[in-house]
Amino acid sequence: MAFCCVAPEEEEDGHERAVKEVAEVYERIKIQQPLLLLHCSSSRHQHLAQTLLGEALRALNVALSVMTTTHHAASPAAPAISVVVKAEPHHHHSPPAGSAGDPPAQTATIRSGSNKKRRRSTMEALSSWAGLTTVPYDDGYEWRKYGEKKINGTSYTRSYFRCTYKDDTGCLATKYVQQKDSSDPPMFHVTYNNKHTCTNNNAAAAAAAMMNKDTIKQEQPVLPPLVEVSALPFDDQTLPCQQQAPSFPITMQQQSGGDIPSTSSSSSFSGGESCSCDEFYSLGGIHMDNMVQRQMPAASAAPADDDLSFYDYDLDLFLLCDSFKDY
DNA sequence: CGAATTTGACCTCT
DNA sequence: AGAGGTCAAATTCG
Repeated sequence: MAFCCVAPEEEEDGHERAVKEVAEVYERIKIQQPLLLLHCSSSRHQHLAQTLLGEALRALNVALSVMTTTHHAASPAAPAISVVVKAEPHHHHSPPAGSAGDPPAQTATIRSGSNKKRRRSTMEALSSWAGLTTVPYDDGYEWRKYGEKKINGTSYTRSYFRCTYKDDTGCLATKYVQQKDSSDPPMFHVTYNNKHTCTNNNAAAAAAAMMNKDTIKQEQPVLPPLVEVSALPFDDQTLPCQQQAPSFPITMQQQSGGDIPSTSSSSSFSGGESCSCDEFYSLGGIHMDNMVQRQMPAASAAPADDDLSFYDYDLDLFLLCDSFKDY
């Protein structure tokens, strides 16, 4: 993805083409990822494939973010790509500082005497991410809706989701989804709080779920939703380097505008042991380098050379295909 | 019938 | 006191 100097109109054109192309590749990888995983003959293969695909998806998402951020800054009306930014949590809404594996201290702390509700304390500082997307539900995790509320100054209700596995695993991940407008497709502001600690990363299951739920039913993949980074209320000056895009996988079938459907989404991007969305949640901000460093050992430790070539071949083939059938 | 969602009440923070 | 977040009973769905 080169940004070169061309005449403004050509640049405009070329840029749009580039964005479109990257978006399409993103879609293809994302959609066909489960199939590739299913074809893996071992968990190691699966792991590597997932790592590579995850890296690719993330890189593409970042690229799109950068492209749209730099290009559309001056043209608000122009479409931009869905991005996610590290949210400097609006006021105090960043959840507790428990990292993965931490006991749900806050839940324990909270109710003195009565089993009553509590509000997140300002002391509690966990990771928080926010972003705009047209497809706020398909983010690789399963969520259960636990509330909905009309928020002051907004035209639409905000929906509250928590990890489906909260009860089983004590996973504290939550997210809020708020529709921003009634455009077509409608834009949603999604805020994630807390890391997933449920690690329900059964890659095969995830892949299978994907096959069943997303891929097959997905008749027409949607291009990454378009968004203006600068529209985010969390105006982080360090962008775009912090746009590591927990990448809402952006292919969920378009919801009809208006209501926020209360669906849970099944795994698509997250899966695997090394590339869950958790990695992207902030914890003060994990940056690309960290990701690469973290994942390289896993990748290099896994398969032998011939295995790698297998993947090279497979992935190439995979990427060249336009559909499952082709593949 | 169990699981998921809805919705009004309740709690905490500002 | 108002706003935002969560709980949990009631309702709906598969």
